[in-house]
Amino acid sequence: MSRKIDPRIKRTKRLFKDALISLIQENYDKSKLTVQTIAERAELNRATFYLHYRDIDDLMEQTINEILEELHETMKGSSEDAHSQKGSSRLVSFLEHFYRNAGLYKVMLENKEFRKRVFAILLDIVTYWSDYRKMKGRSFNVPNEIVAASVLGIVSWWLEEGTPYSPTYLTNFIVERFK
Amino acid sequence: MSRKIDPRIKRTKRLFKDALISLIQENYDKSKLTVQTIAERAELNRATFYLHYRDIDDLMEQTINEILEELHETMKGSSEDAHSQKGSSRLVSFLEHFYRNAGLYKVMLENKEFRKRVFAILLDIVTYWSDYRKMKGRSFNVPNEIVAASVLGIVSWWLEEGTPYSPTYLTNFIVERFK
DNA sequence: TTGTTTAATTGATACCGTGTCAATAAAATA
DNA sequence: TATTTTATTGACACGGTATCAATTAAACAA
Repeated sequence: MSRKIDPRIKRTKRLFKDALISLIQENYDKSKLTVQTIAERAELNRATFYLHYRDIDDLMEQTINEILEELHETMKGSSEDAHSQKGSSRLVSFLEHFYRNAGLYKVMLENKEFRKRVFAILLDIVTYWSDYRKMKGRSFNVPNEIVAASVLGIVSWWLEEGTPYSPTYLTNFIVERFK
Repeated sequence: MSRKIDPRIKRTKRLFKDALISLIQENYDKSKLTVQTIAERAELNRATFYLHYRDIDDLMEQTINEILEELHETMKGSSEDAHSQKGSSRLVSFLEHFYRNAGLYKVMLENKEFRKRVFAILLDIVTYWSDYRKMKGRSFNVPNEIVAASVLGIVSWWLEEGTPYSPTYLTNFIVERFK
């Protein structure tokens, strides 16, 4: 029963994840992404890959988990700051995180599983926001799911277009639509 | 200069497209979709595939074109019917077409190119709708692109959830958000 | 520091899908 | 019916996958 993780494993997994992310951000054709290419980029042996991952989907899944953990961390901070009184403040920090990592998220959002996870986070944000409005007697007149789906659509488009608006400006547009 | 298309070509291409669509609708893992499998399903020889298509993406592209032509045909009809006075009537016939072919569209919308094309159609609908509202002095307060992206997000979610609302009911939700 | 344990590398392997080809069979056309 | 075009067949080289045993390298514990 080893208490600490072998630093070699930690390093290797980090190198593979970084390799995947860098290839994704270069808009490397996803259908042509091979274990070979990833191993080359990571400067590790191809066989080493199989010591840690079943296949590329497995690596992808673990990488997604890591990225979303980071997103959660970012969001956690924002719900404690001064703006947290406004219902839409969490949306701003959500968008800011996407803005900072636009190249990555743009491609990652093509992944169905990733989209589902992001949708769940958005639904959380919308529900929080909805409760805030309910408190003020200004409930949404559509289900939270539809609001969340709508926001996800807008965010996808925003990334696809190269983030043409700032996170706060985009938030205004989104909020505007729910007046 | 042959005036008519050889019926064998027509038949072969139809068989390949039908095979692709049936595999897609069975939710066949897209990353595992091979020319072999498609040819087997079409009950044609694998080499025949290469007489008509460069690769699977090529077949996909041609299939997408065919499906979207059908969508355009459906929409064309609706802009001439009695409801065409209302700005949102085209949206209803759009959603009805998606409702009828939900299994197919649900998966097809994962394709980036397909999504782009559907977005363009939605932008068209929204622009038409927006002009109608402008005429009545009730302009949207957000860019048409954002409205279209929002609707695309809602439609994707709606298909993903197994079309929980009827096309007209969903239209009400969407329209509701722009009062 | 040394011996033990664990991880990474290397070279080999069988397997599967790709894309292309020449030869042949089958169907359409005039 | 003769000619043209399409589809089939079996073969091929190529490249990526997933796994293996043997070896080298790094980490850990005493």
